Formats: sequence, structure tokens, C-alpha cells
Amino acid sequence: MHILDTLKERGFIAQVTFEDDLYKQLEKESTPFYVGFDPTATSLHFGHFIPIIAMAHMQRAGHRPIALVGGATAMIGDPSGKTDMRKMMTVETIDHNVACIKQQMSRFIEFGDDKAMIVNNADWLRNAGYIDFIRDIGAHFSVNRMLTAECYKQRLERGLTFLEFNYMLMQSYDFLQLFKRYGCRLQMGGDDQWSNMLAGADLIRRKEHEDAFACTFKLLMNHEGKKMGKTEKGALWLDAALCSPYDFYQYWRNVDDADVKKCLALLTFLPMEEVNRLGALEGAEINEAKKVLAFECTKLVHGEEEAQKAQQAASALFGGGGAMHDVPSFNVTRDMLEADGRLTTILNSCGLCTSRGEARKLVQQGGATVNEQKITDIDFVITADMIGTDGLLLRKGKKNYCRLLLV
RNA sequence: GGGUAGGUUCCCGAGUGGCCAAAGGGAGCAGACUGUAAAUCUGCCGUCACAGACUUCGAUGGUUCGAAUCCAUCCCUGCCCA
Repeated sequence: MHILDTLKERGFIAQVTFEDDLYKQLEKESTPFYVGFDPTATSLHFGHFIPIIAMAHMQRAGHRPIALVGGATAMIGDPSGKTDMRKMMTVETIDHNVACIKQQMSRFIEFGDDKAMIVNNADWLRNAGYIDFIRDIGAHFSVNRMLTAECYKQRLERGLTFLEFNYMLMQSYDFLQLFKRYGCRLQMGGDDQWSNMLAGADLIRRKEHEDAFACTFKLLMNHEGKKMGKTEKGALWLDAALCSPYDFYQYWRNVDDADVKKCLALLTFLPMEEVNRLGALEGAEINEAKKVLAFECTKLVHGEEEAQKAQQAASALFGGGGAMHDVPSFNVTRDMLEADGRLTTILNSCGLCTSRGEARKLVQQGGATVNEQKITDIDFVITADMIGTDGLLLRKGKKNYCRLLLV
């Protein structure tokens, strides 16, 4: 099966340029392709996940992924899809983020031995001279045409700085550089990047008179048209320190029925027959599909062992059986409890609630349990001897658990 | 540079001297119902030592018994003109 057909079947592809030619190109030879990532944080988040999986699919099909980290473009900020200008980040912050992301990326893609590579556009952009850049690259861009691009239209109403306006040129320049250096002919990315990617492919065609392609992925939306991958705490991070494997597992365990099949196709490497089978389950049975989804997805991000633990913890808490020791825990000491052992305080410090006020309201509304006993007394105090060897199980609402351990 | 409209709690958006921790909506959290789903109904939704206190309405000063609301200066943004 052609890799493009595979990607299409699984629901990745949103738009492609010169589709027929791209089919041929990918058949003809192992083609280097690139996906850009903005180092705006120390960790990748779920928004990066779809492109990463797609890269892995491409790699399995024999093509060579180049992950481009935008150490230079991050200093400008991509205006696409944003309503406001991004906060400026310092060079140090960006460089630190680049380092973190590089490390994280290697979980998903096999680097080394020419299999894949990771580059930073700061290598060629930060030292690019203004005059040269404008002459070489700027000359190929028509402002009139740029202004008609959807991504700028919106911003024209709300304000767009010249700084941000340059983003498209820089991204195009990246593509050109990667073409020259590594023969990269294809850029892939989120659908919001369409105009920028087109511009880059165009630039190569004009300057080098060579074929270049762009291909965008669908943003993962739920059936209501909202972006997926957001949690109450913000982004769904791929870093275990920012989002525990358990929480990550739970996120996918709880997706809407209507979105299960789509997620299985996009976020796992299960064969499509299996995806179709699981996606067709109805009623309570679809929970089986959700378990598979959550497990597979967690496995990809955090590894099999962590995925197992998350699953164990989930079945311990929800299904009966399973090992309680994998449930997320929080350590307390005798001293802490003696100083302030109020339930509301503990709920706050273990992270189940974000403030004592919230904890207080939670208890008042009957949403808190201690070892499955509903507690409604605001002044309830936890003492050291209440905590057994397996810990003391705190629960917020129906499905937020934390195990208190005495150390 | 000139004119003009603005900057309100996570977001949108009311409020133009006390009745304002600030309408309404969205998001979020909790309760009921369920399948760890959705929809629906209900409560909560600045912080805390929580029948009370404290801190918020771009920033800093000022007027006033009292300011998100008035005045001054400054910063930022949109629109129009140059």
C-alpha cells in the first residue's frame, strides 16, 4: 500500500500539493521530508503528536524524517491561527527548550545512521544578514499575495506586526535550506501551516526549479469540532513530569464514544482491521476500545512499562482488582500531618485541588472521599495512624484519585 | 506624528462614584443520572485563618468618607488620516 494511501486511510491527510507528482516521488525514491516544531516550551505536547506519528509512518515506509526545531523562528512567533502576538522569549529560554525537545523527540523516531535527523534552524537563520536575506528571499514574495493568505487575513483585522509578517519567509527559507543541504522535497505539518508550507514549496520551485511538495495533517478535533489534547490543566504534555502517564492514560480512556475510532486510527499503529473492529463496538462495549486506545497511546509516549502501570492503576480504582501500588501517590510525613492534617489542606497539597478554597467547596458539596468514605466535614483531620501500608486513598469526584503514603 | 475607540476576573463580554469579588455566556469543577461516554438538570467557579477578612478591573500617582468607575501622567492595542 502506498504510504500516502495509508496516511489517508488513517485520517491524517488534510491537504496535499501536486498530489499525483507526490505519489510518484514517494514511489521513486526514499524522500527526505521535514516537519517543523516550535520550541515554545520545554516539552512537546499533544499537538505535536499527530505529526510525530505521521513521521513514524513515513519512516517505516522508507522515507527519511527531518525534525526541524525552530530555534530561530520561535523568536518571531508564528501568527497563523493566533489572535495575538506571542510573548517574546529570550534566546536562552529557546535554546533550553530546543535541547529538551531534541531529547524527547528521540522517543518516537529512530535517529542515527541516516535514518532520521534533527536540525535547528537557528544554525542558518540567526546569522543570516538582513540585506542578503531580503535580496535573496524577500524578492520572491509578493506582499499582495501574502495578504490574501487566510492566516494573515484574520490578523489584519486584529493587528499584525512586520516581525510576524516575516514568519512565512523564514519558514520558506528553512525549506529551501533543507532542500539544498539534504535534498528535502516535502514539508509536512499541521493544517494551520498550509500557507507557510505552500510558500516554501513555491520558493524552491522558483529558485531551484525543482519539485517540492507540501502536505498537511488534520488537526485532531473531537466530534464537536473542538481541538483535542487539552486538559483542565492546559496542554496534554508528553513529558511525564508535566503530565503523568496515569493522567495521560486517563485522558484517552475518557474520550467520547464518537471519537474513539478516529483516535485509534491516528494515534496507534494497530492495523486498520483492528481499528475498524474496535471502532464498531457499541454501548458499554466500546469501553474495551477505549482501553486499547489509552494503552497503546500511553505505550507510545511513555513506554510499555508505564502503560502497564497506568492500566493496572486504572483497573485497581475502577474495575476492582489490579495493583493499588501503581495508583498515583503523594508522600506525607508524620510532622506534616501533625502541623496541619486537615483534609482540605491535604487535598490542596497533593494536587487534587488547586486551592484550599476549592478543597473546602469540594468537601462541602460531597465530592471528596477518604478510603471510599464520603467526608463532608470541613474540619476533618487526617492522622498518621489512618494511613495503612497501602496508603490512604483520597478521591475527588468520581475519577480523580491520589494515594497518601506515610514516609 | 494627528484624530479616535479601547485595555475588566481562564476566555468572550457587561459595568461608568457606594447595592461590585464585579451581570451574562463559554470553559472548568462537583452532585444526580450513566458505561471512568454523551446529553440533561442542580450547585460551585479570586485567595484565606471562610457567617468574617484580604487582594483584584493596563501601570503609577491624585481627588473623595468611599473609585473598576472621576483627574493626571505613563505603557500597550485597534481603527482612520499623514
